[in-house]
Amino acid sequence: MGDTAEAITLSVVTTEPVSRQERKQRTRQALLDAALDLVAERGFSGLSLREVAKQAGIVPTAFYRHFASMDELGVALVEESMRTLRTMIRSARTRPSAYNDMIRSSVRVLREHVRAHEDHFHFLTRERYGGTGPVRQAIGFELKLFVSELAVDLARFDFLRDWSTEDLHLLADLIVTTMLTTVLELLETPSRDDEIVRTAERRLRLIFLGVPNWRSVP
Amino acid sequence: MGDTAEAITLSVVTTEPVSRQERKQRTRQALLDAALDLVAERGFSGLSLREVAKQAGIVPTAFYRHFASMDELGVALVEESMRTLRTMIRSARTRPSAYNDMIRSSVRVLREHVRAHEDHFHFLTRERYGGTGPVRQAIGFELKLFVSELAVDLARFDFLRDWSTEDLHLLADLIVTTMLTTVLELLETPSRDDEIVRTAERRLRLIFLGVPNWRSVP
DNA sequence: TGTACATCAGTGAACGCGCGTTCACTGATGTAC
DNA sequence: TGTACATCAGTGAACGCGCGTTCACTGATGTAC
Repeated sequence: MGDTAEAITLSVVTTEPVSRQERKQRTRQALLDAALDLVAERGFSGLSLREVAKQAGIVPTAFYRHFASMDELGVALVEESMRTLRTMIRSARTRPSAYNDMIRSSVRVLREHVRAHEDHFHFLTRERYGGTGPVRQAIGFELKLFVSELAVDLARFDFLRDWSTEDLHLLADLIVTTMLTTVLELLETPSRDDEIVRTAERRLRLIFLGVPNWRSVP
Repeated sequence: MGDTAEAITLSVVTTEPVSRQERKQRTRQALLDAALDLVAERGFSGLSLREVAKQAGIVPTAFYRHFASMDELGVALVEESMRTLRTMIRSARTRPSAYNDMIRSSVRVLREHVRAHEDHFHFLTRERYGGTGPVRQAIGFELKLFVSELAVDLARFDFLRDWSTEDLHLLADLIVTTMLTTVLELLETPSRDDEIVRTAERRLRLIFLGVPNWRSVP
């Protein structure tokens, strides 16, 4: 009977086992979430260790149980945000179709993911240009990787079969830049999604219209 | 004799008259230069009033003789940088030619101006996305104005005569975004100007190649 | 031209505050027997 | 299962520091007569 009562109490107070490392992981995530929450207003370089800890519900000194410095937390934030970006890219890639549909579905996927993870995209776009040190570098590196992957994807299309690697890279670069602009517009303007999506589609359409006329002259 | 000696001394010690307001103006400019110098490393929000004053060679409290706050200095910095941007736009505009030459000469003007005023462009591009408050807004506003002006310029070309205002705006938008990307590349990479310029030209060429095929379908 | 007074850019002491970081600690969770 | 000890996430006091801002001041430049 005593045992049963204890078990019930346990299952009520703590719905899960909550091991020590599980708790630690949760606090770590709370720190990441806190930083992501605060970063939108003043940029990552404007955050202080103390306010992030406060927002996460721990004392400043406990911060060091999870990260050696704010910069280390920043890099973790890049990794987390990049995971979101890669998820998006993967779901955009697994929809092969004619290129007009491709533009539509790609932009749609972009909008959905940006809206579902605004904070991640906010962090990435903001720190891409305004950030400093390791955070900025990490983002730049991932974006370049993204461009290269897109170039490979583009090579699969019939109408781009005989394009050189360099030209495909140029096209991919232009597309990614345009997509980034769209992300910034989505983040800056809370409503008017349809309008932004339509403009994004038109931009991409104009870019692809140049493709048949392209001749790679150095 | 005494008068002559005095006059000579004056002309040696102080090469110019240096009125009080002239000195003030110089200190103000020293503050702007100091901020522009420091901002490249850590972004405007990372600057402190004290270090800007120190860099300018005055005591922190004297800062208030020129600006009420760092934000006010920031806005002055936007104005100064925008003056550089407008100068560039004007010199790009006064070279009417065929559109292939136009691409070349525009990109060349861009490179020259970016290299001649790296700090201004650094400030503008960085604060465009990473900045906060009035600084960011001021830059966004000017860029939109720039896009509209470019759209008007584009309308003068024969091959764009029958394009709608909306379509011209789309094209101008795409061009400005591409130019901004080029500015960022120039600032991030100290050497390799020729390569960046070539890529920029190819991007713009690809965009313009789509123009003859464009049909404005909503 | 010379004198007496006004202006005001720049000075230097002082303030209270939030910062990052150190340190010894607490007490719940985990482990060995 | 019960006990004794180890681990370690989180605590709280304390530190020295640079911050923005206030205030009374200094002394060179400017102005009135």
